[in-house]
Amino acid sequence: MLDDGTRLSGLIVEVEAYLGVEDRAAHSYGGRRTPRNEAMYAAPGTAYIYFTYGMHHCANVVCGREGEPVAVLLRALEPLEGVGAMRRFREATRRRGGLRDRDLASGPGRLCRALALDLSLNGVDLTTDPRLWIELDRSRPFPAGGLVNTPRIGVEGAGEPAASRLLRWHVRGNAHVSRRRRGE
DNA sequence: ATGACGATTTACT
DNA sequence: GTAAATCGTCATA
Repeated sequence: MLDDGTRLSGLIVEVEAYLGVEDRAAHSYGGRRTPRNEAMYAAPGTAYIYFTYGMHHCANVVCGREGEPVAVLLRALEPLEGVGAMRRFREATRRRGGLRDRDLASGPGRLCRALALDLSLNGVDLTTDPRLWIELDRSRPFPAGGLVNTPRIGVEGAGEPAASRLLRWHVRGNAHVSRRRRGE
């Protein structure tokens, strides 16, 4: 929700899990606890948003018990409400235009840009904050094709076995999933 | 104080 | 396909 009351929403179509102190690909690996990743140790339902590569934000939902740094990275949305506003946020950082709907939030950095998520929302309670929340839409049927389960993206540097663990899920056949790999 | 690097994206060859 | 963009964070000294 923007300050002016505009609703920006979408169906979550791609996520990855980062599992606590033993997951070498996670910011919390080895019990690392710093000002940046402090939100990972907060109560479940907390937003963990961080800045990376000098220009992008990534948004997570904390899922572990308080003190247990488990989080789910939101990697892609199928835009539903506020598509025009999302497009404006996204185009503000590109030279060339021509953005298709499927490119608005098809990646963790793109998703944050489309929803205007930044560090000001790091650590907020997703169950009470009026600006950012998650809903279960019971009127929407579960995707007919189900989910696809694969290794996570961009964690090759973490080495094995972390890099090969099947901790990424996306809606099968959904056009709004980030696509860097062939055959998905 | 310094330096290497990142849960990425974009543009260019 | 490859490389640039771009800077806060964290480990090392």
